[in-house]
Amino acid sequence: MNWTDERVERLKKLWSEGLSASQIAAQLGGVSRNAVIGKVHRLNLPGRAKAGGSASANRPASKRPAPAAPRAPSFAGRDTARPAARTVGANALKEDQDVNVAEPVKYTASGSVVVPISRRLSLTDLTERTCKWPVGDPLTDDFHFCGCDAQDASPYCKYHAKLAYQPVHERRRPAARAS
DNA sequence: CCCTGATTCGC
DNA sequence: GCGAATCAGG
Repeated sequence: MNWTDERVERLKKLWSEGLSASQIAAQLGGVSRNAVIGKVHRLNLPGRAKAGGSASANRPASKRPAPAAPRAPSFAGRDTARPAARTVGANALKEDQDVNVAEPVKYTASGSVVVPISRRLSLTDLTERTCKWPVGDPLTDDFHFCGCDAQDASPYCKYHAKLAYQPVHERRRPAARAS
């Protein structure tokens, strides 16, 4: 997978929207979060001043990592047969019969879900099981919804559920205590 | 453990 | 230029 202008633009946009590198990698597909971070730096995009971990800007050079470590072979350009991530086809999604599945969900070798790839659904394509997190500027025709598998009892997917405050329609009052 | 971004350096 | 390996941290 190479960095086409279109992909770079998408990267810039998502980064400026504050998405994490791994989320952006998921959206773009075919790249790791490291690749995204590396690209961000190469583009001289503003880093996350404070977010996440960082603060290692002053890391002493004497403690450099990676003397010369074995590397996984480069899989640039190919979505298939990546070692760390196998793709699971429509089986993983078969419950979502109302959803047009654009891309498969990815799993790590250990089987845990790593990447909810946005299905870029429009409003009318949302179902009870799709993530309703809005993406992009609503005033542009690029606006869409995440559309990933929603978490149980959540209108959002794994990632976006973390970002979302509890939606009003999901809030529950303390509920008269049964006792 | 999970995750985040930052950095280095072989390719 | 690319990105895995690694680091540093929440």
